[in-house]
Amino acid sequence: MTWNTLDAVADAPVPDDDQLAAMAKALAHPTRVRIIRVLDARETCVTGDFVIELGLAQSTVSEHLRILREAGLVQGEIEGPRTHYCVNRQGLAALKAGVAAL
Amino acid sequence: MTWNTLDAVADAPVPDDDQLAAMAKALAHPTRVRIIRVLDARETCVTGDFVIELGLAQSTVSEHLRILREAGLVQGEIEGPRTHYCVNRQGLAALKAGVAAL
DNA sequence: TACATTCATCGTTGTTCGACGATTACCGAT
DNA sequence: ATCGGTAATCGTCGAACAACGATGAATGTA
Repeated sequence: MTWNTLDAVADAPVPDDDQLAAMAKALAHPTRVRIIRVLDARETCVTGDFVIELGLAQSTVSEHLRILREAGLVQGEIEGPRTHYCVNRQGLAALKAGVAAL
Repeated sequence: MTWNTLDAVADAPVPDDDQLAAMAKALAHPTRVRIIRVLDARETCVTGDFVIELGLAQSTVSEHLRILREAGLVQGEIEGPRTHYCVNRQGLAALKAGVAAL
């Protein structure tokens, strides 16, 4: 099972003001930038990996992941008792396109 | 007279997590995205122009401009009784570089 | 079946944001 | 010296955010 992301960002290469602001907001926290970076380096991570790596409470990490997920920057897939996360290439591309267009 | 921006972003082409998060935060509001876009189209604007264009209170606009200024994305220069704003190319470039590097 | 793991969600608390009106500061002209 | 226009700053208030512990659902194992 995979979570749904904002449809709008999923297939819109160039986001409008609201969408770009929303994605920027998702990135507007050092921890979440860090998550993206870690994810990019490691290809895929389980929630618990981030908890160790970041030194934050499990619920806090889960919350950050939710925010990134709902912004369409990250994708989570439940596998057994744990959840594997990876970068949402589409969403990240949309963000890059949006920022680059400024 | 010109305002000071965060020195760090002024001469750092590739921002670290905190800096990138800070810049993303500055962009994390539709109004501020809009301001950047308007500024890019018109080259330079006075505060009052934004007040009309955005339909927000003068103090609100001034606040958004302050946030963009302190993030190093925009530059303000007082000329007589009014303030001219323009895009801070360095800061914006840093943001673009940071996002592109994700 | 019972138990341990893993993680999302809920409820709480303190902090920060967003918008506004009012105030203050600064200039240019009268 | 005073007045009108322009814009930053201050104070307030409600909304949203960040972090956490506790709870609960799902899965895999003894």
